[in-house]
Amino acid sequence: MSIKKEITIYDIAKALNYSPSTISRALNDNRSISKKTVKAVKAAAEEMGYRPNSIAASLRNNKSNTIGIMISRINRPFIASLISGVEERARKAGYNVIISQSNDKYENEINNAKALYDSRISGLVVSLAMETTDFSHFQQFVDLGIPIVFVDRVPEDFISYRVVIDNYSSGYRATKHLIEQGCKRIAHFAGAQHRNVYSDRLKGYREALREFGLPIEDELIIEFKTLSFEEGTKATKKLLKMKNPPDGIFSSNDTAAVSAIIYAKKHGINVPQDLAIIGFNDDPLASIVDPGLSSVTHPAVKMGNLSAQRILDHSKDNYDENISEVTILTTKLVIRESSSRTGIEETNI
Amino acid sequence: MSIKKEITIYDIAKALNYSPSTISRALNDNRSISKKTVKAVKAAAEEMGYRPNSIAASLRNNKSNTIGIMISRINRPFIASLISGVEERARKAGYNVIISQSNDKYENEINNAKALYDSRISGLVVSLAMETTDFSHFQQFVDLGIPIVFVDRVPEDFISYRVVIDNYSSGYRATKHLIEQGCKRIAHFAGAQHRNVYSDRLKGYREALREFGLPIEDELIIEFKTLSFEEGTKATKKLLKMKNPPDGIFSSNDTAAVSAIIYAKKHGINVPQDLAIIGFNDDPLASIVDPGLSSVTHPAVKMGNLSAQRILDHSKDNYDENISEVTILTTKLVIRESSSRTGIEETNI
DNA sequence: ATATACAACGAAATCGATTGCATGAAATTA
DNA sequence: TAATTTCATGCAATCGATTTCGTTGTATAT
Repeated sequence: MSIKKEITIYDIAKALNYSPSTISRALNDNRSISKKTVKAVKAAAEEMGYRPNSIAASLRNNKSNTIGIMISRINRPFIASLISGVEERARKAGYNVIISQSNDKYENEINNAKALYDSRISGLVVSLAMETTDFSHFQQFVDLGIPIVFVDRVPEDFISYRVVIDNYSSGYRATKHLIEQGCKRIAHFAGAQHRNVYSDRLKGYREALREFGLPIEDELIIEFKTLSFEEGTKATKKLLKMKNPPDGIFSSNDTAAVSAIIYAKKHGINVPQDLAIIGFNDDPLASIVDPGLSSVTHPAVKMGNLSAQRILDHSKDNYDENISEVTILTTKLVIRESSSRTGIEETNI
Repeated sequence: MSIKKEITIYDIAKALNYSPSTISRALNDNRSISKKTVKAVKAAAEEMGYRPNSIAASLRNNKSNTIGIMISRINRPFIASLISGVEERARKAGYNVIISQSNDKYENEINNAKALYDSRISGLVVSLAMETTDFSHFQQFVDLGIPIVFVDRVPEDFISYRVVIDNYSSGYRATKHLIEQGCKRIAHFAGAQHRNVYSDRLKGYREALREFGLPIEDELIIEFKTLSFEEGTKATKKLLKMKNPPDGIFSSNDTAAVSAIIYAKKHGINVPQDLAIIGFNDDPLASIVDPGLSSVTHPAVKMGNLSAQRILDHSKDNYDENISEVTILTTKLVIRESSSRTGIEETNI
């Protein structure tokens, strides 16, 4: 048995002695076709093993029913959950989801944008590559009225939809929490400052220190490149070697925070008594490390759902290209042992 | 400024006073077009902002250059890496990747198969849903000569490509390792036995016990439904309450293994001295938990690369539908403290 | 009985790119 | 010089589904 031929509406038309137009209408429940015919056509389609060719439909309708995703790397808990959320919502609506990874490289992002454009996606969900500072490769989508939803890592001044968390407030609350635990010298593991998520967290950190009358010391603010485990270990080492070491760390991600916990433990420094630590993202490992890492939770799946929804709701007709619609989700502090000098609690300040 | 019109080869044709055929050929470097014309056409295309419509090309060529992926959930370290590997390889070849999640539900898997079929994917990469025991929803792809690559969780008797790890050997080696550490009563956290990955690991476990003259006791083999943290905690509790509790656990995944470590620690049982533990997958948390969890590494990204490669290499012409080609990758034991009664080492038995 | 309305369907164009075949002109060969 | 290639390009069909106009035949209204 060799390769079968695909069944098209023409085959059904021939079998039932109808025109292809009628078959198409019947399959789409067009009411200008009699119920009897609709029933017969659907039965024949089922019987003959017909399956619509959505490529043909896409071409004709100028509508691919596909959402494109551009992210740095799939293999990160937050990103994976985000994609999961987009896929979940999209599929319910009969949309496909195409993914593309930039590996945080600007050049890859440009090429992926081209590839997705060529596929005539109906909408785009983007979390920017670490490197990206120019956004002109997104203009082609705007020109065609294709909605773009920037998520998490967003550009500051590109008119679009945006789905973000309250990074500033989160940074503020995380820092405030450490202060409330009695920390007087709090270090901050910052990310690349041209990315909103990291600069806003730093701003929140600064504001909390200011509000509580603590000095802001530049040597306690370390700007990371990738917030990796290795970078975190190095930074922790440097901090703890200071003659006046910090007694608290607010890290912009969990990986670096965990490295600090592990480094401190190995060097006999008590967490949280000598060094209280709070991370960001609430990755699975936060609840596994010992002591448990306090962190800031991201509603990642929900952010994905909302991003997809934005695209599904987008209408090319009544759409004002001069308006950015921003959805801001609140985060929650999850307090575990790494920052609990007074006992374990869970707050939602 | 309102929505722009898309530029097609017809627009270029009109602008340069050529026919669309010539434009098409020129853009594809067809050598029957003069170099001068090719140059002019490409310049005009660039200048006019032309971008190919791959939907139209797909329809005409009956080739979508798209790989479909069916997995349980994106948000799992192994799966995310697998997808990453597929995407990486596919994109280099100019292919898109569409993802679909089953959430381990058979019904979702069927619907996703339909959606991917309707998109006329060029190939399919599948890791089966936990529930799935019938594979007829994959037959439609086979009928059209569309290659299917089953990865990791594969069907036993469906002719196809397969990319797997040596689960039997891995189970054997993990168990043997525990025996070598002096364990006499080794429990096994098994997964659903209709899934090859879990039944093969159990077989390896049995074989190791047999070979070393240890009795196989059914009460030490616990079949999990999902290998979740909660299930793991429950199982560990049950095991440790036995009057003759085990002194070793080989778990089919890391999550359950970690739950055992944490439960044991909380109840004053020394890991690895009283209870040696080894997991499977080498998830990020394995190196974070304290004591570090020994585990079996999966080359997940590579499995993704190879799966994509299978599809890219697949030719409908010289393809024998009666042959299954199976790629078996070897795993490595990563020995950490959770099973090191004699000191830390890394083996590659 | 005549006009009108409507129900049910068909013909053909369309979406954008590709390609087999045809054509005319230039170049080569006999 | 005539015959034959080769080169560069155009024409028109094709991929499969959708949709705009029609076109029938029958039913309802007046």
